[in-house]
Amino acid sequence: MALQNYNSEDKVLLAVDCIIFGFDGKDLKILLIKRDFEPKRGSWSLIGGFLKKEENLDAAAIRILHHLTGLHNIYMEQLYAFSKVDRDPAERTISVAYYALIDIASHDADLIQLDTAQWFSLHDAPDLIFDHDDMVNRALARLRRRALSKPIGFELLPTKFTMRQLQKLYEAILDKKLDKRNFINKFNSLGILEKLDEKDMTASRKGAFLFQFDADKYNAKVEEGFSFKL
Amino acid sequence: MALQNYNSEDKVLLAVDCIIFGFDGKDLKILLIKRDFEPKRGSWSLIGGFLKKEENLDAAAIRILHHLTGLHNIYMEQLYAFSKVDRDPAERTISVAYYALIDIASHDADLIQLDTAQWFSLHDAPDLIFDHDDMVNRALARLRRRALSKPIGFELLPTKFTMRQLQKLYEAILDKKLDKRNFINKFNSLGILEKLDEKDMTASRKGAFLFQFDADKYNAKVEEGFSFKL
DNA sequence: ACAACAAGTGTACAATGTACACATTTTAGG
DNA sequence: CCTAAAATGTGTACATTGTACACTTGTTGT
Repeated sequence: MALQNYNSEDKVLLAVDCIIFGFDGKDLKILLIKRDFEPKRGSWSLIGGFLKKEENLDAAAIRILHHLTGLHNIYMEQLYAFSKVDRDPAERTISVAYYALIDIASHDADLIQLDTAQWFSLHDAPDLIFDHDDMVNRALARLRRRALSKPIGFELLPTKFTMRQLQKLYEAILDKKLDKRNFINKFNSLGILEKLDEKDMTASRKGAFLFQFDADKYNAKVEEGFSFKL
Repeated sequence: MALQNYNSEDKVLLAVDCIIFGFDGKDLKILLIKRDFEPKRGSWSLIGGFLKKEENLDAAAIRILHHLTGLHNIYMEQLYAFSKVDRDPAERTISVAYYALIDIASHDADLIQLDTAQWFSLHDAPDLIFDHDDMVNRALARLRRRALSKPIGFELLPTKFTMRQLQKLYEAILDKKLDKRNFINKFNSLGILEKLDEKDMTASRKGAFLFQFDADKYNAKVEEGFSFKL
């Protein structure tokens, strides 16, 4: 902003890379692709692309995610701009990272077709190219904080879920065991879940009641000054 | 990342804009400059500049802050990348915002020389160009959260400060009155302040003891799993 | 010496967090 | 048909933390 004209300033490539988190009922996972082009052909990386002049970053992130995975209507949030000078050996590139949350089961159909993409548990994911490991670590830290202060966990679950699944999700995100009774009591006291009459019969003989997140009730409470704190 | 060569991709100008917060013992302020060039000559804006190819964003933010204000060794943190397509009418520009925290009194000498820059209380700051008001709002939200979870408030105070000053600072950041006894009790229970033998005699006849932030003690406690929560 | 002024200090109660164990429901299999 | 197996579902006592609240202390200018 300091100069009278912008012509003398450097222009750079602006990449968008996406950390896609998924949950399969047990583990927190990330979606990676195997690069079939140079540099670093054959290495694993996040999915990414470049910003076009006529779109903003959110739109670029949505476009890139959709183009490479077929996924629509996915929760995404801007994470951080990574700018180490030599981060991409091919050319000076700044990358703005976004993270996305999806329920793996609900999107299986879209994702099966991807033969270059693969889910990895966070524990046994391969090393990634460039600074992509930094991106994943920062995304994970953000996810952990957000999961405690915003009701974004539901993005990783089917619309209807059992309390057990919800608890397993939080255990996976926070990487620690939680107490069943305390977890359920706390969540119920928030008053943003609707208990359905349906039961999930797949995991036990007794069956477990299904719940769903009530976004209307949540928004109404937020209006009144409520804030989600787990 | 999806293409074999990068040549066909758009390049853009990457700006860095700085939200500079200061505290004068009473109000939380931001430092603004009056633009003396087009577009929007005469309007108030954040200080900013453009990323150069051979530096990363942190370095650019430091350089820009120093170049326009003379300030050194200032706490800065990357905030967010703003990318609305028409945000800068002159040219397609993405801006990565940083926010900085400084103690106004300690840096008076550096800042007096700036005749185009001026401190404004958040309450009566003018409208800013482009999306700079969005930037300030987002920075303020970040500052509020950070002030409760990291000991960054000290960046806005002199090295030695009274409990009263510290409380006033938090009241300014959070924009609400706090209870004196509860505030002091809570802060002392953190065990990261050192009480000095000196008193500040400027604000009362009795005088108020000075304290300073003990970064070593803080870091040691963090190692042991402590985390600052106000 | 006393009035004025900010500094400094503790307690009772409420709200929240945490640890913890057993009864219930259903069906697969003998 | 009866029983065993497996996961669901539920409450309480205690500890910790948060919150509301008022008076005494120390100093100096008049």
